[in-house]
Amino acid sequence: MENRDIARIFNEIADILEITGGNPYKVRAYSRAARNIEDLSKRIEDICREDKKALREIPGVGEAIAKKIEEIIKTGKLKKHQQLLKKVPPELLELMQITGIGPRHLKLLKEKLGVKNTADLEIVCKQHRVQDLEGFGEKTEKKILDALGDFKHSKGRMKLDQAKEYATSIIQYLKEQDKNINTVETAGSLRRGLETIGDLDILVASKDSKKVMDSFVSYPEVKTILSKGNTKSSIILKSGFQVDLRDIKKQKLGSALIYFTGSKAHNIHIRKIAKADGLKINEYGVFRRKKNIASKTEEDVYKTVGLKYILPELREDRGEIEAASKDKLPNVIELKDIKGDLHMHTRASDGAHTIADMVIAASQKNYEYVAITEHSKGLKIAGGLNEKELARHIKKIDKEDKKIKGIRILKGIEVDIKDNGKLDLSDSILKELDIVIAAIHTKFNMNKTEMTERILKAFDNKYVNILAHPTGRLIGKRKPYEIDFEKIFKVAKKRNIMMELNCFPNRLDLKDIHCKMAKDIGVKIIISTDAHSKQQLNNMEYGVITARRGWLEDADVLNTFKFNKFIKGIKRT
DNA sequence: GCCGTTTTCGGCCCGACTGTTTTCAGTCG
Repeated sequence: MENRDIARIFNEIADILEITGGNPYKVRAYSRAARNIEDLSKRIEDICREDKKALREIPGVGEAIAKKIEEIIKTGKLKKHQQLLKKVPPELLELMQITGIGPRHLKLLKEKLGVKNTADLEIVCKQHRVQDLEGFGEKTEKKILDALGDFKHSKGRMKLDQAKEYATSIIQYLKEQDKNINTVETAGSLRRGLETIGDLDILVASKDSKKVMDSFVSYPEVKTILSKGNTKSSIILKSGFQVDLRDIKKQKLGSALIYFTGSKAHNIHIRKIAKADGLKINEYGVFRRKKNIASKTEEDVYKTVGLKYILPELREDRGEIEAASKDKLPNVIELKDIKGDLHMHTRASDGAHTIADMVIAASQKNYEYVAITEHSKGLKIAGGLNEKELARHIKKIDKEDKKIKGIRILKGIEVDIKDNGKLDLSDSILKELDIVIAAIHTKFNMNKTEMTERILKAFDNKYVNILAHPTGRLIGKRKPYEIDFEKIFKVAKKRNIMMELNCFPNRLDLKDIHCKMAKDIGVKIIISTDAHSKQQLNNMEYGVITARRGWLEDADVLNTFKFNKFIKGIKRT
């Protein structure tokens, strides 16, 4: 039983209680517990086995929920959950995802019209039976029907790079429409650098709020206008994604940015602290009674509640508020700290460019070193190299290294870890290389024990330096394979093997919480683009933002080290 | 259901927009 499965059970309990009119604070308690369980870097099953009392140390987990967790781990399910599901089955719960339908509406739809799923809902809307319900009307009925269509065609969440593109285009458009706009900022999960983004939040400080709202809703890519007001409007793009725009006064930018950047849990936590001091925080500022005492910058707002400035990437209520109050926030890495990119492909396997193309592009980023790392022979579809081909490639790399000045080129490989944990190339050629990255590209469906053993077996090879994309996930496409992170990290630390943080926007692997876990155990991370073209070297920014979300500092990331220190640091033990 | 340098009981974050209303509930973020 994984943490996310346990979290799902509590989330469903929260939803059902909300629909059935349970105590709203109880609802909140369940969803808070669920969120904190999902965020844990340690498996809850392990925590429970070692010391049951430790469950209570998880924020939001008290006596009752701790008992329920024990029951889930012991029996694989929860009686209370099963009973509640009889009242509100999962396909009815799903309707809560539809924009405009909340617990109240759903309750009425179920009780008065017997709606059980999306199909039922569509029928009763088309029969115009919804508009007669108390509190509903013609417009609401039409809205639900439209939202139902959007829901069915919804594309889920955007990847980080995609979200950034959409946001950049909209911002550029808004600035072209109104030259008097002072400031345009992205907020929300995009600013926090989440791996996927549900919708975009944009803040503007304009002189003419009507004008900016008008131009926003007439953006050419708009499919539906959800709402339009003086200070706030929401639209759905043709691509299916929602964008919210807020117009705010420039002198209130700080409090607005905090409010709209979130996360929700982070904001609730700081408002709670404020309240304990007799203060109130909203998007317009910090208030003592009616007096606005801070709003202009984010620093000002944090200061009023006794906190140091907290970077957006850290705002998840995962301990950053406690750290800020003690001035113990991490000094997280920045893009400019990266001194080399150690995972990239060229035409020799499945890349688009030559060695020289890649290296020159990398040197324009002021890197001190790069590694060229093709695939190995087992990965035929990607043009993997065998021992003979790799030997020739090594010579080519050496030649380019002599030719291209100002940057060091390391000879590397991304060698496949076979099903049995052995590597796909012989030691006699691996020993000729500066960097060996081991990776799994086949047979993803092994169970957790088998997969962990497979990786640990690969670590037995004394030439392995880095484990690439450690969980193999492709966001929205392929689940991560299950591995025992703690075991792998501990062995890796002992043998001085690094974990990769792969920068591909659909990988971002390791993910943020696992970066933090690696840091706590003491394993070093290497942030690499895995670029298959010159342009993809730019993906470094997505890896760095993920590393920041994982609280990583320069000392935790080996490729922030200068060349000599890096070479010493990568030596196997 | 959780939680406590005010509290082991009584609180629990805050505001905009919409639609259906005659003053506000529901939804959303």
